[in-house]
Amino acid sequence: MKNIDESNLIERLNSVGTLTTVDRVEINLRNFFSNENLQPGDGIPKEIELARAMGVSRTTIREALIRLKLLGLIDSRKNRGIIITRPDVLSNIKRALDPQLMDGNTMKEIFELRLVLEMGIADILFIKKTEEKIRYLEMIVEREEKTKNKVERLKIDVEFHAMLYEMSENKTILQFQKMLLPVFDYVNNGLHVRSQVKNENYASHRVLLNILRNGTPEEFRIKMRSHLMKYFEKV
Amino acid sequence: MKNIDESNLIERLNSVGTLTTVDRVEINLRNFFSNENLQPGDGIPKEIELARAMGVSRTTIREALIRLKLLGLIDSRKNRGIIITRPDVLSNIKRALDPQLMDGNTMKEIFELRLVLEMGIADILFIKKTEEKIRYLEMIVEREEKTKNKVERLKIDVEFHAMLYEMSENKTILQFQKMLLPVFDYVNNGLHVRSQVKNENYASHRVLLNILRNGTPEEFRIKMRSHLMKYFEKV
DNA sequence: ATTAAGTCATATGTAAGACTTATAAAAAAT
DNA sequence: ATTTTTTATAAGTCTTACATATGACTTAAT
Repeated sequence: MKNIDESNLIERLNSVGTLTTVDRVEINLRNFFSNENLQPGDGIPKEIELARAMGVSRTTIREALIRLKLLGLIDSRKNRGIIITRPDVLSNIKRALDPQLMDGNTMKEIFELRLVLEMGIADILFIKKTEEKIRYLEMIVEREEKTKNKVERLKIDVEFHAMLYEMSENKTILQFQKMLLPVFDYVNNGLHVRSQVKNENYASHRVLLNILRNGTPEEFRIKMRSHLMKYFEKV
Repeated sequence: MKNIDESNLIERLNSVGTLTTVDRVEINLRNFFSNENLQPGDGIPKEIELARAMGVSRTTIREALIRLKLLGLIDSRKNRGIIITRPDVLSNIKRALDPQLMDGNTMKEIFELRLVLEMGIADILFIKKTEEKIRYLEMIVEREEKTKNKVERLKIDVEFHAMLYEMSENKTILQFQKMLLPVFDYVNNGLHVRSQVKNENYASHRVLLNILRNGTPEEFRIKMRSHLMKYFEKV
């Protein structure tokens, strides 16, 4: 009983009690944005005006603005003022995903997430595929097959997978991939020595491309899984 | 030609040229963290010391710290100082995903991302499924079938899908789902009127559960697609 | 001796004002 | 008309001062 009361208290304190001035200002600003129905590109009052309007110091306003800026909701330039931006949802988070500061388990989970994405994306790819895009993939694969240089091959590998995300024509998904890329890269570079252990039923990019041309989403998924599994054992 | 040069310029300016003092401080701090090999829970020097050490004002240091705090890399408490925290990668981004400030296209894209995730997750589910988890899903579905209340059914719907993510036993993926949840919710609540248009080959939760019991990942994917398609037309 | 209440020092949080710098827009020069 | 120079402006940075929460320490009470 006592425990429940206590946790409730903590809950309340965390959600309301310790709400700092900046927190309130941030909420006010967000409400202001959505109430005024501001569009990307629109400007908002300058820092001093906001500070006066909300009865806080410029320091406090700035801190709230810094948060919103980091979240990609606004952008600020000297003299120009502050403008609303289309929330660049995911691209900013990239900065939090520093592989160097990440523990092994999280990295494994992110890699699993990649597997989920690249298998789940199959249907969309078969819907959105065009002759032009396939040709572009073909070029990438040909370049890969000509190259012996390991570093170069790694770069092309990244290119191939990035192109798949791009083919989805979904900017959010593409951004998401870009955000996770440093993590994949880290895995690749750090451990590409063991990748010599060639798996017999490993699917090359060429195989994936051919399926994309004449196969089915399900075939694509199966091959993609075995393709990515190669890396999976590294993590 | 001119366009390319221009975009390159912007790219460079954004990434290097207009590197502000705070940007440099932020980079320094990150390097400091990874060089010192700091573990979650460890403390770092206080603001004034950091300011003196880097030769900038406390204001500037604070701004950099605010960013890192928002990214979940550190946490600060009065008097206690600043401590390293395990980057809670995704949970912070939630704040950027305010459906009210989101344009229709982005919402559509996020919903597509959900489709990708819930189809791509199928293989993992079949690997990680246990008797206990299946029973739990069974309970959810039974509750759903008994309920007529629309609001209640929506709540249970969310529960069912959340449970799937949980079954993946991947904390990162689960966090990601929680982050996107407000967006799904917004779609559901805002437009659940039209959902009366019953699609003939719509797959219920019951169907999905049965497949999870005795079917294959591929069957699961097919049904999941038709299941989510119901909502898709809303966006 | 152990627990509760009170105080004190400390580091972050907030405020206020001055100065610096980038830049958009206006003015001057080509 | 186009380029260059000035100028006003608003964000970026600095300094100083004060407020507030909290861990650590001291004291009082059972």
